[in-house]
Amino acid sequence: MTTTRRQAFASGRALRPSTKVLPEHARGHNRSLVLQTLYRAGHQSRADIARTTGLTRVTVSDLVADLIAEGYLIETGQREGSRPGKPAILLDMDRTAFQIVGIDLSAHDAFRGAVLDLDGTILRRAELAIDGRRGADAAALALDLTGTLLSQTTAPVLGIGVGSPGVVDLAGTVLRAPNLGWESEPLHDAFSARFGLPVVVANDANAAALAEHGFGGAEGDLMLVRIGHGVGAGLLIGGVLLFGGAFSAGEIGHVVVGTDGGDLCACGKAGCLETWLATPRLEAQLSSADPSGRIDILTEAGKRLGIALAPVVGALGLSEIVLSGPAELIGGTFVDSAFETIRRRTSLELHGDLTLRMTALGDDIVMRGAAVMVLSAGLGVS
Amino acid sequence: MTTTRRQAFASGRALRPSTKVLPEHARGHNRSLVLQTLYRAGHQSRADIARTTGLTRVTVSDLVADLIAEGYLIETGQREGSRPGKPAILLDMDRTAFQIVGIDLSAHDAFRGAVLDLDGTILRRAELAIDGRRGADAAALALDLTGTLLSQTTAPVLGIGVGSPGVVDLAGTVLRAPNLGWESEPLHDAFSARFGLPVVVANDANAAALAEHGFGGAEGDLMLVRIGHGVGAGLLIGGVLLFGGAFSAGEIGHVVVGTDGGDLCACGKAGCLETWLATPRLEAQLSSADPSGRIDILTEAGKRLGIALAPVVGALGLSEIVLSGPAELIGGTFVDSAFETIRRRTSLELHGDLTLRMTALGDDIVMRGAAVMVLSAGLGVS
DNA sequence: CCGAGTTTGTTCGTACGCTTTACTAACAAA
DNA sequence: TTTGTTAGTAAAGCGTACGAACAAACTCGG
Repeated sequence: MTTTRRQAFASGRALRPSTKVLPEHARGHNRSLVLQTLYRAGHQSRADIARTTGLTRVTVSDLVADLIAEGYLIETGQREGSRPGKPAILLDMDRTAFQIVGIDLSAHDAFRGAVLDLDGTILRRAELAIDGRRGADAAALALDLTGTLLSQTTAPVLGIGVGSPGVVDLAGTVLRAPNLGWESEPLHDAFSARFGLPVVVANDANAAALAEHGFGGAEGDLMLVRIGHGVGAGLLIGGVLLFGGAFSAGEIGHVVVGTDGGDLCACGKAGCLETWLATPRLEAQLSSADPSGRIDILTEAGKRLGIALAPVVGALGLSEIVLSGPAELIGGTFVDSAFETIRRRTSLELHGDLTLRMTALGDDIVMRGAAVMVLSAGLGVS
Repeated sequence: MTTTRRQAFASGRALRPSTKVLPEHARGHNRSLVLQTLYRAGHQSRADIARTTGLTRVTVSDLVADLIAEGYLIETGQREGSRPGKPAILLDMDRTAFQIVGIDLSAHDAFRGAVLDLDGTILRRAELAIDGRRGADAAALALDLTGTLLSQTTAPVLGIGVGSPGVVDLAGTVLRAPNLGWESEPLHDAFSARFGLPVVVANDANAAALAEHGFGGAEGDLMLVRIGHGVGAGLLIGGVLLFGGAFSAGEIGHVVVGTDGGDLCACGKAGCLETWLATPRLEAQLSSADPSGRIDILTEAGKRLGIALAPVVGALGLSEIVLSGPAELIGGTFVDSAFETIRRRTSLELHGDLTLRMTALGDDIVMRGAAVMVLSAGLGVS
């Protein structure tokens, strides 16, 4: 009743209206805040958490009590060292209390998956060859792989994360994945119905981007480019995935690069990014080239990626681009060439801080990204 | 104490942790929700608002009481028509109760400004020639223009919105605006100190993008490209501005377009987007061309814009691009050529719904965008 | 005309979340 | 032992939203 206009002005800036917010939502948010603090920093006292979150010690104690009761947190003993005052009781996430199943459906020859702990450490792996399966058969294979992994878990499962090729909507339905013959394949519902666990499904490049954010040390804005049989990207803006209209964000494989022609692509256009970068074509070119020819080929391919990305870098003010794909192809000359091309085609002064690098997460990036999705959806942690 | 894991899972998805959230923040959010509902739909009863927001009638009544007391809402009489039940008391925003000052510093010859009502209708205009002023002189001129407009307001002023060229940070400091000789010019602080009113400062293209979102009917994801003496863009993703690293998002003027050379740019590179599109160059080319030559020139310029935007469209899954600039140059052939180029250089099937059009807001777009910023910051409305 | 049914908006009591204040516990330093 | 500091808890209070119940005001059918 006594809200002043000034207060309203200040608070209006913070939140933009979409749906109603109740106090219990605030509670859930603050709960995640506590978890997040411990997830990242580890081994903090209630008072420490209160200081870093801005919540009072009382509130933190209350939230921590809940989280301990639910098994997410444990007290790990008193803080070492001699300081005045009552010694602090350290808390940490119980990183072994729950496990996550991460599934990667993006390889062209096999479905791969893993059991991970809450830190994203891979505890077990499994793999099933696709052998040309498509449609419902492919979906069944993915479910089987997941069942196998679930039977190998040794702790309650927080959820199942799936990184799928193609276009995936927010409900976890694969709208279109030509290689697997999927159209409107309701992966989320199939997994959920079969296993009765929380399930998160996303595009493989998006999952990879989340992995790089969660485990690879990337912050804020990030573009992750996956180069394999196709070329796709995932964009993270302010830590949030970008989906775009019709969930088609990141579909850069069939963007025409340059104004000097190029090979004809399966899509009908000439000079698509995939005609320059897709690994089967790169390998074919490289197999019939001498060492210096190899460098030329990789330099040219990297240059083409740079030409395609330069406008995106400029438009988004991107400062971090990460590549995922076969390191032997794109790890050296290719990356350097792409970086140099972007640098030469954009305003230098605007982003002296642009970085372009290979991911350090290797081939596990999608599975680990799938784990990040589960952590994020389940605990609000990443 | 009795929060179940299931509830936590659901709530974790909705909000991602950044800072603590208190019940009063939720209140502010719901408050904006009520305002937003009335701002858009107008003439609704408390019960109507309750239905559309999901809040209860009780809560809505409480919020409305606050907002009436503060002068934002008024009761406009009973609903017409005969229906069973107690007649509804209609509410509306008091769109004349407050005014907004919007300032556009982006034109190369003059600073322009206006007094607007809460609907974004322009009530008064003012303009001051720049006459080559730079640095502190230019800032003083902007303040004078604002002072003049403030003296012409006929209602309490909700705030001052400023659209400035160059790179603007979140604190409203113009980090770099070469044309005005500004480097780290603290516009927000200067306006705030002089007038003691809420002030919002943003890049002109960003302001324009917000105008298109607020008044031009654009939804969700939007890229607004401003073409004038320079070329810049503003990106709205999910209704939120994209800033990028070093606040450099949208700086596409000096991205090299194509792989076939181009004119040398003032920045030192060859073939920058501005060398193809900047209006002085376009006008110079057009002045010495016959009618069919004019079409060729505009077609080529549009094509270059399309070449630059195609990768951005693909990467972001953009579905709406709006152009702002001199309609006589870029309104016809140019737009068509740009659209056709993008369509030909991206995956057709992914965005049959791509639209590329001129803004309908004309030269007032930045001032009206500045008003949107004030509305958004002040009331959470847009 | 009157009662039944409907819709609106308010009042009252309740549940929840976080804060402030005040307390106890446990330590170091003088 | 005294003083001061820090950690964690308990109690009380305030703000926010909700459900239940109600009065007001209308339509409609008999």
